[in-house]
Amino acid sequence: MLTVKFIEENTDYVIERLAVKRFNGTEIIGQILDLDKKRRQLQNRNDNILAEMNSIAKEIGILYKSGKAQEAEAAKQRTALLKEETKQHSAELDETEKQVKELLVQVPNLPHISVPRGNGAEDNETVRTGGQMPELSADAVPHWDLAKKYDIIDFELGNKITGAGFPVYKGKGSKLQRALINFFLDEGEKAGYKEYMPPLMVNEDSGYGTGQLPDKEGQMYHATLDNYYLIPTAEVPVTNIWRDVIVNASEFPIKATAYTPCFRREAGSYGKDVRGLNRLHQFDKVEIVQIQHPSKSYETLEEMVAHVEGLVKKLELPYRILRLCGGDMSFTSALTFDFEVYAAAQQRWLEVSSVSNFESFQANRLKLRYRDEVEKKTNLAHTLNGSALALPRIVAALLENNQTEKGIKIPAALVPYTRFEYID
RNA sequence: GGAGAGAUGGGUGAGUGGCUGAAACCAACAGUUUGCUAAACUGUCGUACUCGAUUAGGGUACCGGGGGUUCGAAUCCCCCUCUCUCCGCCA
Repeated sequence: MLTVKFIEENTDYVIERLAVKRFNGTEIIGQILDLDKKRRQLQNRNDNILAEMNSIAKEIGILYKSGKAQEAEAAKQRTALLKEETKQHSAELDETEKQVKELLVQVPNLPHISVPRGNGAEDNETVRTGGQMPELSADAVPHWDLAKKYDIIDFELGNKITGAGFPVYKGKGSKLQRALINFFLDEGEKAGYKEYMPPLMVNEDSGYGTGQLPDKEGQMYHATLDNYYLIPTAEVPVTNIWRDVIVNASEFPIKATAYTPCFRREAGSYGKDVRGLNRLHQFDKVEIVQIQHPSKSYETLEEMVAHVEGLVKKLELPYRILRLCGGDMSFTSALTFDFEVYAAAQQRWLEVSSVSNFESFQANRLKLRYRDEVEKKTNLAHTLNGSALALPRIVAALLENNQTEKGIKIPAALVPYTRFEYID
């Protein structure tokens, strides 16, 4: 959520940057500014009445104490009118505040100056590519066939127990999951991230804090009896650790990592996108989160991209890094780099990580502030996060790219974790 | 799930209708003093909105959350959430 103050001071700039995200802000920004002006006037008027009431109430107390009951009664009469008036004004003020907020949450974050214009995925900018494209034999097969061949992931069994998109990992398939999780967490720890193990269900406040509510409510599983939501990513519980918190600037950067399963309803997905491990309702992911001083958040973004790049390199996967264009960026992000790995049998690039700087957009909702050591004022912090990494598509690429006659070859960096070199 | 007790500022904790935005102590910050450290002393020390010149200085709201009673509520009443104790159930 942008702040009204920022919009007011940079109106033209805001409208111009929103256009890069293909969002026409002219009308809504005007409405916000008008309503906020009205809000200020209402508050001013109401505060004055409240101040008068407070002072009369004080007088009445003194009058009673000094035995002037009649004068006190007279003063009471005066407040009756004021009370009626303030009731109306308060209601109007609340309503106006609500309207401002309703409009404000509809405005996306401003894209960073480096974000290319564009409409969709085809306009994303490839920053760099790395890794070796594998050369597969003619009889190479996609990962869903390999999963069956080696009996390591059972999609049908998942269908029976739960439903589509909830696979059962078996034997070495299951051990591979554990190995990847531990590998990712260890790498995160080496890079200075503190490990957290958060709840997998969150309350409504947390959903609002990171912006899943109210917009993406339909994407989360909702336990209605207790009004809890299954997390779609560890970003939600981890970032909400700092909801309503004022940190000291000296604590920056705050670095957190967490492994959690993630639950997504993925309403509206279909076709080859959801085949095998390509898109699941439950999957495992290690997330990294940083909270940083606004002046340093872009350095931090680079650092996080480098961290994720290190992971895919160690896994020896062919990858590319994309700078998302305005049209393909998420609502909340100011700058996003996507990581894709190449799954050679499907001959498709699969997104495995998305690393973003949200600047103060998320922090404003979370009320996550820091105290400036010089000015002693509170300011909104910057938040960043990224997947490091999401498992299923990594597994898909590993299976497809590393298929050999001897079985699936495990990359060297992972062998200490799997304690086997081949899935056979 | 049942019964009872409770929720106050960064922490401990006082406060049962006006003199309380909130005592006291601790922590933190700034300064004074001692050769350094330590100690002592002095001062500062919640958040948000708002008026004002992004000054000085005012105003309003907030004592778990929401509503009510009253001229006036941290204090009284109702609902909700959470914590603790006992009972029940249980990995």
